[in-house]
Amino acid sequence: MNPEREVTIYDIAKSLNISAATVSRGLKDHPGISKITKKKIFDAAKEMGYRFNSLASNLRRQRTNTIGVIVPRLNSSFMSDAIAGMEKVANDAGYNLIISQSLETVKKEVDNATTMFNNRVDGLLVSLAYDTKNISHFEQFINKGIPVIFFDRVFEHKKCPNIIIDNYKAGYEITRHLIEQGCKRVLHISGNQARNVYAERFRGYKDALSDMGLSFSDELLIINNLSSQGGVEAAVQILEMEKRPDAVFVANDSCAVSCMLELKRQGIRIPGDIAFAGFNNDPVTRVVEPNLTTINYQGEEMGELSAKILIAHLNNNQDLTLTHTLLLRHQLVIRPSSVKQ
Amino acid sequence: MNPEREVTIYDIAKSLNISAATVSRGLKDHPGISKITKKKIFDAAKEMGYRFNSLASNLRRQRTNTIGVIVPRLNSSFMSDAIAGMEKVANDAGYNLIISQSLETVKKEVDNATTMFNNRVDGLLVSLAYDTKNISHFEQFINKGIPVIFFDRVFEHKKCPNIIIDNYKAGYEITRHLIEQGCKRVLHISGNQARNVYAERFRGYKDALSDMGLSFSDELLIINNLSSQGGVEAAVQILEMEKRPDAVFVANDSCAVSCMLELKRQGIRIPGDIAFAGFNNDPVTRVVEPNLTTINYQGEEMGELSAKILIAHLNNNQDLTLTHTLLLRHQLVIRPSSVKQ
DNA sequence: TTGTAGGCGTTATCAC
DNA sequence: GTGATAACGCCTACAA
Repeated sequence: MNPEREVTIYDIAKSLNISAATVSRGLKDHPGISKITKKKIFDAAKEMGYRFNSLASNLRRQRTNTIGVIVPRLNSSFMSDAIAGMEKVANDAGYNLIISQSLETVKKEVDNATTMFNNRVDGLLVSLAYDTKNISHFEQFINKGIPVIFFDRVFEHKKCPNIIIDNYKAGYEITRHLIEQGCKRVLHISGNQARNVYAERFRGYKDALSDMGLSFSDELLIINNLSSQGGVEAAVQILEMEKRPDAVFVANDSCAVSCMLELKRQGIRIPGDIAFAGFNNDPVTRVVEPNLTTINYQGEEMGELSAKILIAHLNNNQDLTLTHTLLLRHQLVIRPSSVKQ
Repeated sequence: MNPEREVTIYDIAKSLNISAATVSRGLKDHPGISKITKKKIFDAAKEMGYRFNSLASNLRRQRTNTIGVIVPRLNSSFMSDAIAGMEKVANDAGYNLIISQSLETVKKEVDNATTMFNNRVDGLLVSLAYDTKNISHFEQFINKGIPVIFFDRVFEHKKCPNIIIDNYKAGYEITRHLIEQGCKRVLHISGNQARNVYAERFRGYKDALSDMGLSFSDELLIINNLSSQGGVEAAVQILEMEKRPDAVFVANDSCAVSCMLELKRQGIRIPGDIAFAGFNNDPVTRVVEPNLTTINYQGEEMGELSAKILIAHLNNNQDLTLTHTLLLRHQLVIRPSSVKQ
C-alpha cells in the first residue's frame, strides 16, 4: 500500500460498503440520494482525508470551469482594475481565472492562446497586444465553439462580442471641451492606429476640430507608445515646434502626466500656455498639479461585465452573437484646476 | 461517429499504423523515436487537427504545471507589479498562474485555498489578507508536500519561506530621516498590527524615535485600514489634535497622499508645518506636490523572485526550508521637495 | 434509491 | 525503436 496514494471515492465506497457512483452523487448533493447516506459519505470523506480531484472531474466532464485571460500587461491601473472585476465575478460563479500577459507582443499572445487552448479553458477574455494585426490565433477557439470576448482593445469579428466604451464620442467630447475653453491649436498624442481605442479617440478628436471650425494638420498628431517615456519625448517635440499648440489631448493619462510635467519643468504654464487632457481617469490625474481633465471609465466595471457575459453564455449557452458590441458608459471628468482662466 | 469528438493520439496512431505510445513519445520529442516517425506524427497531428489534452496529461502525471496565487487585492500598484513579475517568470518556465483575491477577508482566503487545493496546483504564492490570524487553511498543502511561499504579508512557519523586505529597517530609516530634518513630533499611521509589514514598520519607527532621543506616546499612533479614505479621516484627527505633529510617517503611499492633500487643503503647509513620508514608492509619490519621500521596493522584483524560488523547488525538489526568510533590498527615496527648508 | 460498467486522453512500465 | 496494457479518479447512461 502506497502511503502517498490519494483517497478516492472508491476508498470511501469500500469503507461504507456502497458503490463509488453513490459516493460521487452524494458528494455532489445529488437529489436522489438519501440524507442518511449523504451524511455517512461526507463524514467518511472528511475522516479519510478525501480531496476532490478537479482534474479527473474536468477530464471526464470535458469542462474546466476555468476562464482564460490574456491582456497586454497586468500592471496598469486600468488593467488591474479590470482583472480585479473579472476575478470577483468569476470567483462568485465558481470559475477560476488563468491569467497571462502578452507584454504587448503578438508572439506571446499567440503562445498564450495556445496554452489556454490546450488547457481547455471554457472561454477567453482578451484585450489585444499593441501590434496584433489579425486574430487567426483565436480562430481555433471559435471553431470549437469556445467563446472569445474582447474588451477594451478589441477586434471586429462577428462571433466575438466587443466590450468597450465609445472611444469616438469620448475623444470628441474631451476635444470639444478644450476648444470651448478657447484653445485654437489642439495637438493630439495617440498610439498605434491599428488599435480601435486609439483610432477612435483620434477620429473623435478630428471630428470635434472640424465641427468647431478648426482645421487639422499632420503636425498636430504625435504617435508614440503612450508610455511615460513617450510623454517626455513628446514634450521635447512640442517645445521644438515653431507654432506650439495651446492644448494637448493625450490618449492616455500616464503619458499625459509625464508630458505635462516635463513641459512644466521647462517653464511652460499649464493650463495657461498649454491646456492638457488625458484619458482613463488614472489615480494620478487627481494628484498631479494642475489636476488632469480626463475620461473616466471604470476598469473594474468593464472587467465585471466581460466576465458576466462570458459566464452567462457558458451557463445557458446563450447566443453570443446577440450581444455584439457592448458600450459602457464613460464620463468626461473636468478638473477645475486644469481649465484655462 | 460523433463529429464533435476530439482527435486523440489513438486516432493519429491508427492513421499511421503505429501505437499510441509511440505517438505520445513522438509528440514529446522523446529521444528513442526515429526522426522519420516523429515527422510523420507531427504532420498527421497537424493535418488531423489534433490538440494536446493537458487535462488528461495532468491527471496521469499527477501534476498541473500550475501555480496558485492568492493576494488581498489585485488592483494595487504594488500587487499588480508583483503579479506581473510572477507571470513573466512562470510563463517562461512553462507554468500557468491561477489567480484569486481574498479581498482582505480570511473567509475568501480559505475558500480560495480550497479551490486551489482541489485544482491540484503544484505550489502556492500567498500574500495574506488583512485579518488572517492563523494559516491552518494552508496546512493541507504543507502536509501533502505542496510548497507554500508567503511574500510581503507573511506568516512565520518553518516549512514556508517568507519573501519580504526589512520592514523594520525601512521604518527606522524613514523615521530617522524625518527627525534629521529637525522634526520633533513624528506621528505614525499604520495598519493591523497582526500583519508583519505594519508591525515591523511601527517597531522601526519607535526605535528610531528613542534612538534619536524622542519619546513615543500613544497619541502619536493612528491605526486604520490605510485606504485613501482612511487618510482623509486621519487628516481630520490630526487637525483636531491639541499638539499637532510636525511630521507624519504613513505605512503606505496611497493613504499618505490623501492625508497630506487633505491637510494641504485645510491650509497646512507641507513640509513646512508638517513633513510627510510614505511607503511603497507608488507612482503618485512622484507626481503629488510636494513629492512624497517614501520607501522603494520593487513589487515586480518580489514577484519574480517568489516565482523563481517556487519553480526552482518544483523542478529539482529543493528543500524549501533552506531558504527561510529572504530579504529583498529596499531604498529610502528622498524627494527634495518633501524636505523641510 | 443505489449499482454496474465503460470511457475521458494521456503516460509509465514492461516487454520485445 | 516500438508496442501492449494498465492506471490516473471521476462521471453518467443504463439497469435494477
